[in-house]
Amino acid sequence: MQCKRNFSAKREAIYKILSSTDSHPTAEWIYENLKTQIPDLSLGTVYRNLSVFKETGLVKSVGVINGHERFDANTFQHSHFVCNCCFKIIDIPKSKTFVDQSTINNLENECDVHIQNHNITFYGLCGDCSKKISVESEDI
Amino acid sequence: MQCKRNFSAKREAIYKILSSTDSHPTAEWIYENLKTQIPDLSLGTVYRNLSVFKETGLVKSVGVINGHERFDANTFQHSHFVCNCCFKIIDIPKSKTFVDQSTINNLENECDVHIQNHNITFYGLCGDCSKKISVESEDI
DNA sequence: TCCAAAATGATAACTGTTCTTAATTATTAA
DNA sequence: TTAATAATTAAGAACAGTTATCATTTTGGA
Repeated sequence: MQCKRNFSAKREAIYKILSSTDSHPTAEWIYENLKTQIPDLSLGTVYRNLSVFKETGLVKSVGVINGHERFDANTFQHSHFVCNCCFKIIDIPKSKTFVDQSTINNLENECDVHIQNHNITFYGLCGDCSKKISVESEDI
Repeated sequence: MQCKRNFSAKREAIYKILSSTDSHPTAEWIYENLKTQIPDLSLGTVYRNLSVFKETGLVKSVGVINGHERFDANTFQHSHFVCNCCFKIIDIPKSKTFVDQSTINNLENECDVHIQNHNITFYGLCGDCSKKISVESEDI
């Protein structure tokens, strides 16, 4: 990010919409949702700024889910649940810590690696999809 | 997999090379490494069979690392370390269990989800890359 | 106001993966 | 064995998400 003081208007809008949602959106979603307010926004700008945010640590990638990279402006260490059906991503309450520092230290020695961060992702069916699937199976 | 009895020769070769390495390779790597033995192998066949293996649970995806999906024939629940520099993937000794069943049950209730599986990935620098980077900084 | 650096829109290019199609191979049934 | 059927394949086109290019515009400081 070479912009020294402030974000450009578009950069700010991209960060703002990302940090105001907990849906862990894709670049495309951000683009579509800003397009109404900023008609001359380009998808390339969204991608470009997301890269900038990732580099500076302002935004984290949740990973590539079903072919789309998902982003999160909440950079606190926390875990995610991913629905295998609708690909919704839900935050796991941040109180949950699964791996403590001493475990990480042990792992570093044992595996000869330097660990910078880690993430835990749970996969399964969200409440909505569970219901839908049980209704479908009644229909048969 | 509609083939009822045995794997076809190529399908078998793909599974064999994947289960004989712990490098968590890409489809491309499998293709390149089989090409010498099976000159008429096609990359599409590798992708197709990896999909078949994933569907039947014979093979798991480690996820998309640096734009390439990585595969693992070791389907036991285990964790991975990913090097942020060379993208090597190392298995974490399987004795390590970070999330127990009662924790999962609690999470399911708390978040209204049905958890099917989970994975833990550590990111950082592998031993080799750590050394390389410290040598580079000496040079400056 | 002027200038250099940064950011942008439009779109082409790239890349990993999936799909299509015609051909080949394996399996089944008679 | 032979014919019918099903599964698998190679080759390459198609696809989709993302990145790169480049001319233009915007920005912030002198």
